[in-house]
Amino acid sequence: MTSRVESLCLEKGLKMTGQRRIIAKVLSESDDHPDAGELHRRAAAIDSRISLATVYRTVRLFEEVNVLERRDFGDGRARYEEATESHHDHLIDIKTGRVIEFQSKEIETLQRDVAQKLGYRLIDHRLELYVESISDGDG
Amino acid sequence: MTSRVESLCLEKGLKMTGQRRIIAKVLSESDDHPDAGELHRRAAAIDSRISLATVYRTVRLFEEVNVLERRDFGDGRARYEEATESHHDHLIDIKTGRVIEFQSKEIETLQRDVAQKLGYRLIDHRLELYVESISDGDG
DNA sequence: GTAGCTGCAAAAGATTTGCGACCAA
DNA sequence: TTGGTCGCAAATCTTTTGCAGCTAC
Repeated sequence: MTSRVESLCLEKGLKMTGQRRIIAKVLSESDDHPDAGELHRRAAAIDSRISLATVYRTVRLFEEVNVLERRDFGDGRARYEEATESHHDHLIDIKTGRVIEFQSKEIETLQRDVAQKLGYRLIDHRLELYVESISDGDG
Repeated sequence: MTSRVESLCLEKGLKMTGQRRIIAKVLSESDDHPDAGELHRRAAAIDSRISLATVYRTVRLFEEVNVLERRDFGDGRARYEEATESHHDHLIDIKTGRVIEFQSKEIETLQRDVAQKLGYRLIDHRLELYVESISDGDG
């Protein structure tokens, strides 16, 4: 009944409207990286009275309270995913568009080192690997 | 007289118009990461007859022939810089917006390993470090 | 010459916002 | 009750494009 994302929102003290509950549910059930239009489509399938403007307002709100993470894979629109405790990065198959999540403690350590060497403290980072399947290459 | 970027364009066999020569010059003299509007402003300072549409068409052309690299720092507009032989990544000071370029062979090796472990060949990547100066922190 | 380039202004696509009606706490 | 939220449509912002005239090769 109460979705994972909705619980998070309640913890943060957000007022939960019908629309927000639906968007929270859609996000909880998505394990891909939908954009605003796709979220709207999925939400509208549950309740067609929901507007795209509300989707935009809601994802912005959810992002501000760290319930949601905004991603930008360089195709001109933002994509969203549930925030996770453990950070992860993305590997994007340029042929199929498939997105795989991964973690690398080694890379993160090196990032911190690079920042420190230049006199900075690492606050956040973005890493995307654009790849091609080894089996369907030009070999 | 002939800018670095213009030489590159000639090597690639591009037809060089007055507008392209000016944009090439602006790019050659820029060591930051200007967006299309900023390029237009700098180009228009040399010859005010240049249009924003031409700037967009030109950066797209230059990018296609690998004279220019398009960057996306997540603020909704693309930024451009001269293509370099050696790859580099970016460190962005979130307080000042200053962008510093860096290289890390170690990180790139690890990226290749990550992709390979998941069954992919690394084609390209994007890495940005968002940082804060150590001296003006919250300490 | 002519294929390709340019400026202008309109179009397109993503996202934001003003406003009056509506609803959760 | 009432401040926050919603839907709608219009506005914004970045980037692209149709068209008629112009220019490099």
